[in-house]
Formats: sequence, structure tokens, C-alpha cells
Amino acid sequence: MLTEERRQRILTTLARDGRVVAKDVSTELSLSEDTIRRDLRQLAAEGLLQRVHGGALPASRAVRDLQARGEIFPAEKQAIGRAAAAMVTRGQVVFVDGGTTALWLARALDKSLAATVVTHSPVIAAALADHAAEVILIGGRLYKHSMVSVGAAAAAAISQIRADTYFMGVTGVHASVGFTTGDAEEAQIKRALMASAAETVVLASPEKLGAASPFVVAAPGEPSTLVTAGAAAADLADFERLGLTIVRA
Amino acid sequence: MLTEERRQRILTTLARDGRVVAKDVSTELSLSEDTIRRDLRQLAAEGLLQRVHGGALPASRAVRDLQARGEIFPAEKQAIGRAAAAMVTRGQVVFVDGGTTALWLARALDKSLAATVVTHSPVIAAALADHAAEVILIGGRLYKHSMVSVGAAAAAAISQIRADTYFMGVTGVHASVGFTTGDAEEAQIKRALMASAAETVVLASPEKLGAASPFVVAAPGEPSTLVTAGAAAADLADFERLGLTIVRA
DNA sequence: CGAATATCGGCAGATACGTGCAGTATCAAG
DNA sequence: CTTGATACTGCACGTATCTGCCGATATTCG
Repeated sequence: MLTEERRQRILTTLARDGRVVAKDVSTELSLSEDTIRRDLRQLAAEGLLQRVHGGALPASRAVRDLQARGEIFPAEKQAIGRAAAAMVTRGQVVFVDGGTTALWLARALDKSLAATVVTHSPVIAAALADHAAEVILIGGRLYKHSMVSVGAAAAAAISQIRADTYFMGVTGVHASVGFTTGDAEEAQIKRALMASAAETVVLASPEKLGAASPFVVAAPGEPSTLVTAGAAAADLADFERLGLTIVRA
Repeated sequence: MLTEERRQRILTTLARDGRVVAKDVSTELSLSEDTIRRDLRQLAAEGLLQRVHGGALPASRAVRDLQARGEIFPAEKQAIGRAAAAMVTRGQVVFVDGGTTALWLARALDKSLAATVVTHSPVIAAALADHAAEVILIGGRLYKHSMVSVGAAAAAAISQIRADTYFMGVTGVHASVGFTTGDAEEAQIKRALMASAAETVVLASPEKLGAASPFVVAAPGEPSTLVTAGAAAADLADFERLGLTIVRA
């Protein structure tokens, strides 16, 4: 039994049963669990399955994507959300981006705070249902990968609003490249939101630092504040030099 | 049964039934209640559900509210939703209203159908995340009681779209008063949607028949079709005389 | 109020995990 | 053929996670 052959077999089992148990495979193939665990680790690194305690589950792209994003550094994202929510004061008008970190912001917002939240994410809007804050939904074509409105209609609606603060989520935070995201349409909307807000606050969970995605949203020195958690001081020094306020949640 | 698998299952159950009882799950899976409670605690910390004494409920109050309303004639509403979903054909552009019956329509829509769904409800938009259909979200001020966009911005966005069919939900269906709803702003939006659609299909669960709410949306003979379930023939005879097509789901 | 039930924290046993190490097989170069 | 490099596997050990049980509290309901 060749190594590759064995890994193929694991994937086949996973596809058939919807799950793989490390112990079962090792018994079936008369190999140590260590070997199987190594296979699973490898396959998980290749994104072919999702590793869980005891075995593995399928990595069904579409469903897993959103879920996986929510599971990366949940504690840090929650902390960032809380810190950002505390920055919203009574009477303010704020833009809240889509994305998992922004969702934590919405959840952490004081339920009795009288403010106006403008968002292009139906998920964020739904999360604010039991808050006192006024919610303005930006419409447009729905980009399902991220569940946000994009397109000309969304940009036009944004241009008619002036906000105090824009809480922006990005997928890459790089000291020389700047702030980036993976979709061109989304980048366009983010730029429109920045242009309509007096101040931009970037919400950056640790895995984003040092990363760069295809589409640049803002130059490194453009936003006013960077909220992060669990990041090394060295990664942030460059931004501090550029005059950004760094908030460690 | 892997741990992660079990948590997925809890979430699935929650989505299906709208609630989860710790004891039931532990019995069903032959595990101690402690383990299930730990799962529920964990999932609640991730914001995926709301912990309550004895089990758990869906995460946001908005969803819960909708579900509570959804408990009035759920089977009939589901049947109406299915019947209405079957009326949408490939390539069409349709308006889908907010409300629980419309939510069933969205859920019942063929996941692979290539159509365009225009909606002013973030809840409906979210329900269509894993459908092939293009989704256009109508933005505006969010009216939280019903979780729909209202106001001038919403009306303006609607006026720029021409749809084949508008699937309308109402709170009152009365043979002489017409079709009514409980909120003036919502009524305004419904009228705008009707004006922009070639055809209007009313989704009427049985408790609406014979009822009238404060704000009139349409005259008794204005819509083209009335989809209902579990209603007495006598209640519908008047509408049939006015030329409406009656669909019994 | 009191009984029934649910919840939480801590504990312990079982299991799973990751890493370092050693033995073996394979292969290419000398 | 020998040697060295590399990859793969199994084992050992310390750590992390999961699960059931227990006791103390909290909540619900008659």
C-alpha cells in the first residue's frame, strides 16, 4: 500500500461516509494511528478535508468557507468586535462592513445605544434586530460569497450618506502594500464607504497581518485606526510610524 | 460520532425545529446531558445559538420572532410557499416580500433555478445564500418589527426595476376592503412593488382570510392570483368572481 | 415554600494529539 | 558495492481534549 494510495483511500472513505475516524482507518489498514494522523494533517493542509478531534470531516467549499472563516481566531475576533463596539458613541452614524469580525462588533454593540448603523450586509442588519440603533440597509446586487451588497446601486446609495466612522474588514494588512481584499467589487464598495466616512477604523484579526490579497482598498497610512488582538508588536510598528492609532483588544 | 459532527447535528436540529432540548439530544445520541450542555455552551460562545434553560434557541431575536410567527399554521404557510415557488420559472425576475410565508417560498425555491429574486428583506436574502438565483437587495431604512427596508430610498430603488411577478404577503384579506397590512410605511413599499411588477400574487395563510388591517395595499380585484391553503371555499368565492385565479396549495 | 430539574465547576479516566527519535526502505552518486 | 540522503513508519512521552460523574447552586413550577 503506497502512501498516496492510502491518502486517496482516506478521501474516498470521507466522500462516501461524510466522515473519517482515524482509529478505524488505522485498524482497517493495519497501520499505526500516528501514520493516519499524519495523513490527515497533510490532507487538511492541502485543504482537502477538515481536521477535527478524532478524525476528519469534508471540506465542502461553499458551506465550509463561511464557517471556517468564523472559526479562525474566534476569541480574538470577538475581542476586536467588543473593542470596536465601544468606540461607537451616542448619536453617531457609522458604517459597518460585512464579515465575521464586523458581526462580532454588531453583537457587542450596546443594545440601548441610540446611534445609526449603515451596512451593506443583510447578516449584520439581522444581528441588529434587537438593538435600539437605527439601521440603514444598503441595497444592491448580492455577492453571495461574502453576503454583501455590491454594484453601482450600492455605491450610489453610499455616496448619499456621510458617516462619522467606517469599521472596515479586510483580508490583508501589509505595511507596504496597504489594506487589501480578495474581490474587486467588494474593494470598490469599501473605497466608496471610506470616501463617505470621516474616519476609517480597520478591524484586523491576527491572521490578516502581513498578508496581502489581490485588490488594494487603502494605502497603509490611509485609515486612522487599526484594531487588533493577539498580534506581535513588531507587526504593528510600521503602522504606528505612519500615524495610525493602534488599539489592542 | 465525532464531536464536531455532533455539534453540526445540534445546529441542524435547531435550524429544522427552531429549538433544541438538551435532554432529547442526549437521549437520541446516548450521551450524558453534561456533554450536550457543554456543546450548547460552546456553540453559544461562538454566537451560533442562544442558550436558554433546558436547551437552546436560534441565535438572534429577529429569527426567533419570525419563527414564533411562523408557528401560526406552519404547515399551511409551507405549502403556500412551495406552491408559490413552483410558479417561478427560469429567467424570471420576481419580487419577494418579507414575512414568514415568503420565507417559506425562498426556502422552497429550486436551488439550481436561474432566476433573479429582488427583495427588501435581509432575512429572505440570507435564506437565498446557497441558491443559484441572483439576489438583488433593496436597501433603505430598516423597519425592525418586520425586518424589511422601507422609506424613500427603498421606493426609489424599486421604481428602477421591472419584475414579472410580485409575491406579496399581507395581514388582511377581505372581499370588500381588499388587501391590508398593519404599517403605513410597509403598505407604501408594497404598493411600489405592485406598481413595478407585471403581476401580483398574494400569499394568504388561512388566518388572514376575512381579516382587515388599518392600511389598504390593494383593492380586492387588483392582484391576479391568490395562493392559499386550508381555507373554506366560501371565503374565496368573492375573489373568484372578481377574476382572481385561486391556487389551493 | 419545597420538589424537580437544569446548570456549572472541578475532578479523573480515557482517548487523541504532536514531537522527537530510531529503524527501515529506496534511490542516486561515488 | 558502499555511502549518504531522503522519506516513511512505528514507538515513547508529555500535553491537550473529551466525557461522565459528583456536589453545590440556580431556575422553574406547583
